[in-house]
Amino acid sequence: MEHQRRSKISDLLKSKEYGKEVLVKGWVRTRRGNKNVNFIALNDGSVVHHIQVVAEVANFDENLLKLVTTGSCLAVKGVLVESQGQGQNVEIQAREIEVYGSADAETYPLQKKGHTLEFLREIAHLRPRTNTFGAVLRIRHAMAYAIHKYFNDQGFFYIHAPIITGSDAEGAGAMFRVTTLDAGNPPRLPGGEIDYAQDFFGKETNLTVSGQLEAELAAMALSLVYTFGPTFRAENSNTPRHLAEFWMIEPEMAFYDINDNMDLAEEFLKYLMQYALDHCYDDLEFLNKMYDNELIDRLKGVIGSSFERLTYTKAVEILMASGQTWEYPVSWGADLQAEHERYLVEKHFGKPVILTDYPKDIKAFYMKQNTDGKTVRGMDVLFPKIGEIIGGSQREENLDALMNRIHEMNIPEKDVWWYLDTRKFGTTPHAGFGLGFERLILFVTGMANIRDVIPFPRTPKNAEF
RNA sequence: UCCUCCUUAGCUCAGUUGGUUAGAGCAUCUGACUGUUAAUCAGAGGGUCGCUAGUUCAAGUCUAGCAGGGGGAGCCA
Repeated sequence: MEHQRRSKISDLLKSKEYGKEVLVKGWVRTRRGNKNVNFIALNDGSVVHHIQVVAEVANFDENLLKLVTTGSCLAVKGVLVESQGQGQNVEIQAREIEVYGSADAETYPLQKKGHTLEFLREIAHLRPRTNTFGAVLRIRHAMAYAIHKYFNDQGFFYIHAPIITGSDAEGAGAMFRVTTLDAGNPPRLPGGEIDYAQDFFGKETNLTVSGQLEAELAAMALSLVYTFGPTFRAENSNTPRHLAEFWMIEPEMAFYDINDNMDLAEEFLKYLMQYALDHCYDDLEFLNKMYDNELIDRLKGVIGSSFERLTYTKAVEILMASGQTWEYPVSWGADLQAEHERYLVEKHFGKPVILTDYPKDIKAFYMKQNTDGKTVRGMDVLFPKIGEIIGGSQREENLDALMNRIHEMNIPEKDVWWYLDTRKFGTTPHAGFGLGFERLILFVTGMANIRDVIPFPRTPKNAEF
């Protein structure tokens, strides 16, 4: 039966070519029936829905049908017909069934009944075969594609930032060391310290925590650029919003100020929400029904809203005047806590919020300093349910001002000489932001735990698979 | 890392003031059933109660430590 072309189930479910001979291949979700007829729900991952294969028992070897278990993989040749039963429009009257691989029913861990997400995490190698993870992975793909499409259409260039970095200057968190030295017996200097001169790169190296500094270098030549790659944080964070390995999108734009930056962030996010609604509606509907009844409304809400923009100082005033009691007190100069951000987004404004002009002492060295001497042109985009989805800023383009901050924050100049060169040679105002890809997927899928929106999550004490 | 909760059959969970042989639903297996929709009906098999110590005549149940997991917090994206 190999000469015929395989039809995707997504296409067949939309087809009206009744009577046509078709070939489908996929994995069995359930088989049920009686001594006369079997119904096989087959899924090939092209769409969340299954196609129903109808097998008249008399037409098949009994031993063959026994191999058609939940989880087994089949090729089915048959005729596409209008369904006689309720629940589906089309089905396949099977003529030939080939079992590529059966799945032992006693030991196959996935049942046709639902499983908890916690259990599925323990079998992450098989969970793509569930409706939930099929939907999440298709949406994840669509968002990755939409990100590239958006930036490409806007004239941005995709920059590949290095994954191994010799700089520790991003200050974005603890790093994973990269080394080829023998951990049990590293070469040592006379004083006892490890001699990294003998390491692969001749110096200490780590996995990147951000591609931003490299993106800035490229923006100083190509004007509009973005990175989209994996980043790594060795923080001992055990929350439903953190991963040790995650993907980040970091656009960087020459000639943009903080307002241009906010405009881009807002338009970009709305584009992605709209793309999901336009291209992943079946999957969103499934997730909306199974996990989060407000998912689709929330996505539409973001698209239809105008993000509230206000300064950190104004936000502090609102919080102090709110009459709320806080676990962490609000005061100018302290970073806002999750409870404060949630109040602003979910209670006070009821829509996404962009906060700007934070105290310089709670933000990174590269942010553009305001003339008040106290604040910097940082911006955080806060979303309902997940909090900070984007963090960005206009960058400090003035060499002297940047040098001052580097000295104040004790960043070794020798580690960032190449970054400083951009301010020495042809500097210009520029801005950018970082979007955590998995945080975006959390929001778009309505899933509650970030471990369920990446195929193989890396978290403290867990690097299985 | 801090606070808190959880860990009993393949999965989801009951399990009384500590007391004989640890239960249910689903799944699996066997059988029944002429089109099912997480099919239905009948029967059967399936357990080192997370691990290690301790208290006790007796521990799934009480205590401590450890491990793993969930939720909240911090760090952040």
